[in-house]
Amino acid sequence: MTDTKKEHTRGRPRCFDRSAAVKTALSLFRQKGYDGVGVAELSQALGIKPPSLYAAFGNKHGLFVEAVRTYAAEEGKFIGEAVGGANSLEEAVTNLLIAAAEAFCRCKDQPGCLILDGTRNCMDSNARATTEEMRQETKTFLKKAFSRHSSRDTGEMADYVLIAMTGLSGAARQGEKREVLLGAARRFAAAILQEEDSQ
Amino acid sequence: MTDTKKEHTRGRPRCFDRSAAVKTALSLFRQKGYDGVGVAELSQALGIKPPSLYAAFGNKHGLFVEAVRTYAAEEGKFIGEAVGGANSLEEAVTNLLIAAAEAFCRCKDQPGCLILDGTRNCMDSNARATTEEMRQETKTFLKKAFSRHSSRDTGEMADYVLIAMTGLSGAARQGEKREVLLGAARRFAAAILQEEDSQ
DNA sequence: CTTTTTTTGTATCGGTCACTAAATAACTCC
DNA sequence: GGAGTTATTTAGTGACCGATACAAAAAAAG
Repeated sequence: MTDTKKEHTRGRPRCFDRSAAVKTALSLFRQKGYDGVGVAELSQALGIKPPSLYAAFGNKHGLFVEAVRTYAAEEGKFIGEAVGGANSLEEAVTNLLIAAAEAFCRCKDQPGCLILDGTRNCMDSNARATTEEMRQETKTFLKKAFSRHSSRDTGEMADYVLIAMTGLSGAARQGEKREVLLGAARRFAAAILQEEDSQ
Repeated sequence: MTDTKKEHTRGRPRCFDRSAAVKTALSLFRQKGYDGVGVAELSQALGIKPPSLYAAFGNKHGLFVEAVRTYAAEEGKFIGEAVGGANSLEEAVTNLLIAAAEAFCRCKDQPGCLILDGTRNCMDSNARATTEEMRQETKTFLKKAFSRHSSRDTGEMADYVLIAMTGLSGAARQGEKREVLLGAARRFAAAILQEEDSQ
């Protein structure tokens, strides 16, 4: 209602590209997790000094929130695509898990999922809440999407898929190769394919 | 070959129970992960001062190594039991995954698996190497155990089971309830049950 | 121009990290 | 007893953590 985007009417203009800074920060968070990246490291990677970072994003967590939103909007597209283009629950789950396995090992310097693993063992409760909120949103989305294809309890199906994705993300972070992840994803999906009470 | 256990022949005797200290440290590491527990916190929980900890264990990583060994010897027994008592590959996998789901949510204040999640996003490469070494040993053990029941490539089966367990551990750490974990474990096992070329 | 607003860099804050030098305390051996 | 050995404590190291006070710099508004 007030000002969603400051148009910079007066005062010294910002010396760095704000959205590019978010993407750089996102890359670092994906590599090392929230606790693994320091404000000093972030500032240096962004080519600015810590006070500029705090002026632009409030604090480290504020920058993380924007990075997570960018991540969900860009790297998370495969979720909607895999589920939306499916004609059955089994196809949706299969597409999703295979796409997740592919996505989690695409960038080899930052494997796994930021939402599922970016704040694991993290001491900052705000950062954990940020990823957990996104995880719950994903679960809700999957539950609704699955319900288009089935009258079953799609909540437990969403739980299952997210736990499988957690395994794939964790394995990717451990360095497991693409073929191994894909093999596991196919087995995870096969467990659903054999269930026959789909409609 | 030299001295595996110092019998304390001379000098001031230790004022604390060394193996009890390892168990206390293990509990903290399970709760917070390696990076989440500090030497000061460990010392206070053990009722000693940091120099006593360093005198007894060398450094934080030395204490972690002993904690991991204790964990593997006690909390990891279910792996051998689940696999050893099985009469088929399918039964071994099913027993193992269900037992893992139970184990990962048994202690509600320290859910998940120390080996699989204790050093995630950890900055200490030695600590990561310690858990990764244990993970590889487990994979090798499972591969051999599975090969007693199948002529298939049991290496990829061990990979699959470990990735599934990684998902269960991560979900347990996120606070997923026992029933959810057990449901996912049954589905993970069902994917193997349907594969028919077991023997 | 001056005033106002916003961003910038310099320098630093208090706190925590893993770790340790040095002195003392408690034990065995002689 | 004294000598030797080991564990203990006190006190503190330098490095890093997230976050900031302050003033100079750079823009728009009057």
